Amino acid sequence: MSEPRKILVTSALPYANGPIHLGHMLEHIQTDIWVRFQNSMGNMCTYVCADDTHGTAVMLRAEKEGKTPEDHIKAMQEEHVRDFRGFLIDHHNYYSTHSEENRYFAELIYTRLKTNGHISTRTIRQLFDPEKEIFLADRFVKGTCPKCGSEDQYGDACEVCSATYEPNELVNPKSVYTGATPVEKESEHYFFTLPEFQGMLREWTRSGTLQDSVANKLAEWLDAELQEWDVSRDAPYFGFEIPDAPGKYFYVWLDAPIGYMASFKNLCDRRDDLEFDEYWKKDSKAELYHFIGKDIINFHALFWPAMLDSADFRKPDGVFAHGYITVNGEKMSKSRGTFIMAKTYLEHLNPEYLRYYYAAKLGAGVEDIDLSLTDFAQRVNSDLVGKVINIASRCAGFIKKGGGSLSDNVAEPEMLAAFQQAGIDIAGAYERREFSKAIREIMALADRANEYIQSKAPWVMSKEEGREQEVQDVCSMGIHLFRLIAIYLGPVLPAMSDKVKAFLNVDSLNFTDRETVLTGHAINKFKPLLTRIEMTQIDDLIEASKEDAAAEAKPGPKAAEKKKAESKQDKPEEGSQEIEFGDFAKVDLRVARVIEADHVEGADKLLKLKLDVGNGETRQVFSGIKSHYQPEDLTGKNVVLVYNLKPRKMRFGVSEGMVLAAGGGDELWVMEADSAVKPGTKIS
RNA sequence: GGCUAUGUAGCUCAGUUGGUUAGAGCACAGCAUUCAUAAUGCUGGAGUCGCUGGUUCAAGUCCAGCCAUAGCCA
Repeated sequence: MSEPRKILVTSALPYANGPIHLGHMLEHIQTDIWVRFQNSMGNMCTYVCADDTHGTAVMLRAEKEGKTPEDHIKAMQEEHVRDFRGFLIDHHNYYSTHSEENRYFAELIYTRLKTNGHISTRTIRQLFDPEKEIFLADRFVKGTCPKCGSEDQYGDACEVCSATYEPNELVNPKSVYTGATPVEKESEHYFFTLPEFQGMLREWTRSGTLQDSVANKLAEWLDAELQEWDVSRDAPYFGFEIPDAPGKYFYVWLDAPIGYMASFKNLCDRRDDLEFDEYWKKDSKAELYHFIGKDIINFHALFWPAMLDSADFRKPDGVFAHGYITVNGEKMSKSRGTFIMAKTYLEHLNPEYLRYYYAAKLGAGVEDIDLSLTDFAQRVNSDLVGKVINIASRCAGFIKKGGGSLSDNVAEPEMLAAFQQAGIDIAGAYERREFSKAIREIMALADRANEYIQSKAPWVMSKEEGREQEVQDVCSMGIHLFRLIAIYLGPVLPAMSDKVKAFLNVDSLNFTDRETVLTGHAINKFKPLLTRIEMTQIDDLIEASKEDAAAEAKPGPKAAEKKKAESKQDKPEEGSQEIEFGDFAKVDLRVARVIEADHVEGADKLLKLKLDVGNGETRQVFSGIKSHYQPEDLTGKNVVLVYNLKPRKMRFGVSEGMVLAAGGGDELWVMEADSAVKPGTKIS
């Protein structure tokens, strides 16, 4: 056997601003399976992670909760650790970016960058909240889009027309903290001179470190011009102050990946068999891999290797991006109850179900993974309970009757050899992170094992005199096959693996054990290894998730500086929050009569309506109902208009109000008022 | 708008460098079996491989355009 590989693996650091949900779990389950597989193969694979604790969002969250940031991140970390443990994620260390080790490495790396001339400074003008005395990141300013006139848009891009711009270009900008009108203020910022690494990055991104599609994607930037990266933020900021730069702090994304080093260093200090330099020095022979979500590729495949390069550390051998989780084919949604927290899941279902299902669907690519809940239940039940566990379950009784020990004979040596041989392909699939392929092959083995037992029908033989040994041989063979399948599933199902060890009376079920055969070996009584999923459990989980979402009061601005890390999946979707009567009373609803309705040139979804709103006044309203209504269907109808909605400039003209409709998606009905009602009548 | 992906049976997905009648699991139907957590085995129906063109003796696979979906644009 070749020399064991020394491998260091990380999952992206969860942000200390919210709970772990099933999206996070995809990444940690993927990483954990890979790490367990490596160790099962006899390699020395270390897995570290940490909470990402810095930044404005954490600072404000703590402030809102009336805590210090330190107290807040400590509580968060405890929660995160508990959730990961619940899902059997075996981080060898789970640390924090708010640690002395991380401060040390952040300062060290920064100092080296600076010494190498890779830090430049220049003064930038930025919006500033004069009430709260804080600089405003793009997402903390809202106003009217300068391109299309849409209201209430973030400072970096318009969600309506997709224009991108600078926050100071917004019309009528407001701070999301205080509502104050921001002022422009100058500040000196520190920049990392990324363009100097263009050549290195071009080569590095194409050297097998990244998935092809990711490398293609990055080529967009690398073939164009890279920009310098702003790595400083002004006080007040929760983070590390930049050496020799009072009032300036490292941007959270500078010290976040350094957290991988800090966590590993912290572990090395407690372990005799791990040495930091062996893994991080420039010419390290150890392997380093980062598992991340596809949303944070830039940070890990551009900024991070460039920083490491300048600071004279080794670069990663691989950055592996995965896609997002959808539930029942759609984005996780709070109101639908599919925004599922790790904690809530664990209160209803066994973590290994999810580990198995994710594994069964994960490939090496960046495609999104759909958690289809009915498929989930069916697949887990039929694969794990119906096929795999059934093999042991149907053989164990006969073995017990025969004395409790496996036969000295191997009934089907060729079949056994084929099962052992299959381990090579399966290992290859795990290694390449093609877990779904590994699972397919394992399930094919389980099918073959069941076919074998079926064809031999030991229950028939057991009724015939003198065939006792044959029964033992066949059922022992079944157990041998089961054991191999359990070995192959071990990285995915560690808790079940432990139960199988107890059943088979063995100490280990590693890939390296697959050549041995338990002939003549005494085994223990079979106990159920896993129970089936009931659909009611899933229904309960969805219900509980809806309650979670409702309980989570969401006043105040959504802290969003870490939007890249938290991204869409964390975006609150309004459920049905209670409102005061006063809130409702603000909406002026009136009956309006459609005078004209027309198609809009160039618009896929819109119809242009001319409405009589009483007192001789008419309004022009654009309504996204083209897919369900023809203009002639609407003319002459009385509809419900939001009379006091702010006019909104759209590409095709100004829309002065909004027509109410029920439904959405496949079904949509415009709300109509009785034809007897006069246009302009108020609705209350 | 530009870019990166995805689109194959009711559902979830495989389909290697283009090569015979396009596969699996689940679900469904029938039969067998009853050792097993009603698990298992056998048989079967089911697909215009998003659409339209093109290259080729041959296209799910290559090329172009279009449509839909998702994401990215620091």
